[in-house]
Amino acid sequence: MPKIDGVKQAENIARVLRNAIIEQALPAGSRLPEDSVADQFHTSRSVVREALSMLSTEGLVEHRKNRGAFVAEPVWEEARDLFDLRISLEKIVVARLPEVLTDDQLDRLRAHVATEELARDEGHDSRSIRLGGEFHVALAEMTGSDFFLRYTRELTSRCSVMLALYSRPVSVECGVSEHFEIIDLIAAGKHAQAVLVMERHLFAVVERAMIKPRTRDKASIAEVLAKYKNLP
Amino acid sequence: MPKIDGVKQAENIARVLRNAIIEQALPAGSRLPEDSVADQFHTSRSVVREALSMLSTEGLVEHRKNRGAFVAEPVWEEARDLFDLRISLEKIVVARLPEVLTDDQLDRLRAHVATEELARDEGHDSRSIRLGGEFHVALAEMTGSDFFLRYTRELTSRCSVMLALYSRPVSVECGVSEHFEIIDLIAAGKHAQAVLVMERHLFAVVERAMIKPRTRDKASIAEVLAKYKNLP
DNA sequence: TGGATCGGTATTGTTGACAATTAAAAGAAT
DNA sequence: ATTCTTTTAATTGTCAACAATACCGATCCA
Repeated sequence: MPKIDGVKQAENIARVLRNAIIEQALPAGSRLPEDSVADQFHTSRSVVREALSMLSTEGLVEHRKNRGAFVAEPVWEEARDLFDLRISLEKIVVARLPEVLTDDQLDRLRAHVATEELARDEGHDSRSIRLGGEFHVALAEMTGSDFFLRYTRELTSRCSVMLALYSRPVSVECGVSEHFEIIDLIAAGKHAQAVLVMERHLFAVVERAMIKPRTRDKASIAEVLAKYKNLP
Repeated sequence: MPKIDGVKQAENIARVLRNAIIEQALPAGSRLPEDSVADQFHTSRSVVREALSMLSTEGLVEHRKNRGAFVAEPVWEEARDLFDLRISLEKIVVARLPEVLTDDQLDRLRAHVATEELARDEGHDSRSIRLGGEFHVALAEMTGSDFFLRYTRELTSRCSVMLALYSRPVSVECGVSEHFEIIDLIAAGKHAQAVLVMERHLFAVVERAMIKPRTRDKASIAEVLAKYKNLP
C-alpha cells in the first residue's frame, strides 16, 4: 500500500541512516541488506533501495556489485581532499549569506550551537560531531540555495565520518566557541571577517583532529535503528 | 530478463541522457516520462528511475512530485554560485595531479582537445561545449580520485548546461588554446602555474560567455503584472 | 594436509502489476 | 463568458515475485 506521507519515504530513511552512520552507531563496514532495513521501516525494498542509492552518491555507503550496500570505510588519505574542497565551499557559503539574517534565523543558529554545547558537556562524542556538522549545514541552508545546501550536507557528512573514525577523542569539541563567534560576526554584518574565521575554524578542526585510526565493535541493525527512528 | 552487462545499465542510460541534455538535444524543460525512456532503452522503469535519480542529484533533471522528471531549467542567477565552486574545485584538482603524467595520458588529453577543435571548426556549438567540459572531467579522472571525478563531472555538466542556455553563440570556443596551454604546463611539471592558468581560463569562460540571459525567457505572470500595476 | 570443484543459500538486479496522485479536459452553474 | 466542480487520462510511488549472481561450506582428489 503506497504511503500517503507528505514527505518522501526514501528521504526519511536516508536521513535516519545518515545520522546513524555519522554517529557510528552503524560502524564503518557494516552490511546494510535491503530487506533487513526494509523490515525495520515497514516498507519494501524499492524505497530502501532508493535511500541507499542516495547515501551511495553521498559517499556514506558503498555498493559492491551483487553484494549489496555497506557503510563506507573512508581511508585516511581521502581526508585531505575532502576538507580542502569543504573549506573552499564553506568560504563561498558564508560570503553568500544574506546581508542580514532574520532574528528568527539567528536564534535558530544559537539554539543549535547550544545543543552542541550540551552534547559535548555530557560527553556524547559522536553525537557532538554530528551536531557540529549540522551547524554548517544550517548555515548553508540560509543561503537559500539548494545547490549549496546539498554540497555542504554531503561534504559535511563525509567529513564527520572521517572525524568520528580518525580524530582523537579529546578533540571532539568541534569548536563550539568558534561557532558562536561566526554567528556573532554574521549578525554584525561582518561577512568578510566571518569568512576568515570560518576558514581558520575548519583548518583548526582538521589540525587538532585528524591524527590516527580508532576502532569499534558492532551491534545488530535492528537495535541500532530502533533508537534512531524517533530522532528529529 | 536481467541484463548480463558488466556495467550498470542505469549508468549507461544516465550517461546518454546527460550528453543529450548538455547538447540540448533534450531542451530544458522537456518531460522525461519513465516508461517512454524505458521503451527507448528496452528496459524497465526501475532502472530508468535510478538513472533519472542520479541525474536529479546532479542537478540536470528536476523531479516534480507525482509529476515526474523534467530536464532542469537552471536560472541565470545560479550560474555565479556554480562557477565559483567549480573554480575552487578545479584549482585543487590541478594541484593534485600527479607530478608526472604518463605519455599515454598526455596523448589522450591532446587527442581530446583536438576533437574539441574539430567540433568548434565545424560549427557544432553545443557539442563543442560538451567536449570542452569533458576535458576538465578527463583531468579530474587523472587525479585517481573518484571523489574529485564525481564532483568535477557534476559541476562541469551543470556549467555546460548554463553555457548552452545563456552564452552568446560567438563565444562558444571554450578556449581550446587554453586547454593546450594547461596540458603543456602540466607536462612540464609546472603545476603551480597550471593552477593559475586554469583559474584564468575558467574566469575567462564565465566572463566572455555569461553575459546575460537571451530574451527567450518567459516572464511569470506576477512579474508582468507587477510592471503594469503602477502605471498611470 | 592442501587445494580445487561443485551445490546451496542469501541477497541483489529486474520486472510487471496495482494503487495513489496530479494535471488537464469536460461539464455545470452563476 | 467566467468560475467552480467532476471526470478522465497519464504517470508516478510502491510492492511482491522471479532471475542472476557471489559467497560459503562440503566434498572430492592429489
